[in-house]
Amino acid sequence: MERDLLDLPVLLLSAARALVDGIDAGVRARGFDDLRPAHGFAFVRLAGDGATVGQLAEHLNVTKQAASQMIEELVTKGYVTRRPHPDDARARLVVLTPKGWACTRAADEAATELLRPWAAALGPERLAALRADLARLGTPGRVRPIW
Amino acid sequence: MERDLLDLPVLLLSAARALVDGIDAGVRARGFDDLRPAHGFAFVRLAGDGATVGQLAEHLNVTKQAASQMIEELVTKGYVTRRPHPDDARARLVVLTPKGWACTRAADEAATELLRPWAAALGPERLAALRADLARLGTPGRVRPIW
DNA sequence: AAAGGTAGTCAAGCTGCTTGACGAAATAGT
DNA sequence: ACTATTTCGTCAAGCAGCTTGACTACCTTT
Repeated sequence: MERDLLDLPVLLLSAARALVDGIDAGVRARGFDDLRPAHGFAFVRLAGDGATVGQLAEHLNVTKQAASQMIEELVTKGYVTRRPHPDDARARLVVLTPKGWACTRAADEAATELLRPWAAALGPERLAALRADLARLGTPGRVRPIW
Repeated sequence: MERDLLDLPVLLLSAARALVDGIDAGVRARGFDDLRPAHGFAFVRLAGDGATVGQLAEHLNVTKQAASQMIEELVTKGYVTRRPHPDDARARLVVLTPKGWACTRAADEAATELLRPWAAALGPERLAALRADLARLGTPGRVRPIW
């Protein structure tokens, strides 16, 4: 059991990759073919009540400039809008447009479609155990690119 | 159970990220501080009997030029060597140097150190179940960056 | 009112990847 | 055996996504 621990990284990373690739493919298949997986991580943060550039930068673990640049791209493509921040005239609140929300729903559908058969094969108990075990290893919340 | 499927990507990616970051930190702590996680994925392929540039490129899902470039960097830093290929005078077999093997062992140690308490907390049965469940989702073998 | 800190953008540069083109060697066709 | 085609690896140039540095506008503290 000690030596075999080394196959776990491979299994985990393969599973993560399958997920990212599958969701990306599903999103593209639904017509949103001008986005990359990295954009999905931004959407996760924006999908609540929106976020400022700085908040998004922290979430993605990049500089404000990089985040600002990605937002500019998403604005151009029609997925998000910059609105004045209610409490701070310096800041700008970045929120999803209807198109942005549609894309988010598409990603959710793709993910569900991908995971449903898998979850069904596992069954509720193992699924619950898996959730607990994974949560013990990572620290959910900040979902962003790995390297 | 249907709606909750959407937290699984977050859990999986968080766990994967924790692993990659942890191993990277462990490798650096052991003195190999001039490598990035991406290099680790190359090492995985080279650690067998070595590989050609083309094989590594396919493993990493990049062009031959990009793989060749990374190899050049690893050669300069002393982790790998280019040897003539036994069966094909065009090809060159890239293999790990003693330093490369030492780094590989360091990565294994870091991974084991990271996973041991986690595995102990889970216990053998849940660990086995986790392995099986993860293997069902991804397709192990080609471990490479996700996006 | 003045001083310092913070939000966001503009500009320039770097790194890791890409596409394109090439010589050397293996393989296939005749 | 000889030519034609494919494959291995590299050189060269270009591009995309990030970085650091500098700056303005605005908030906060005293």
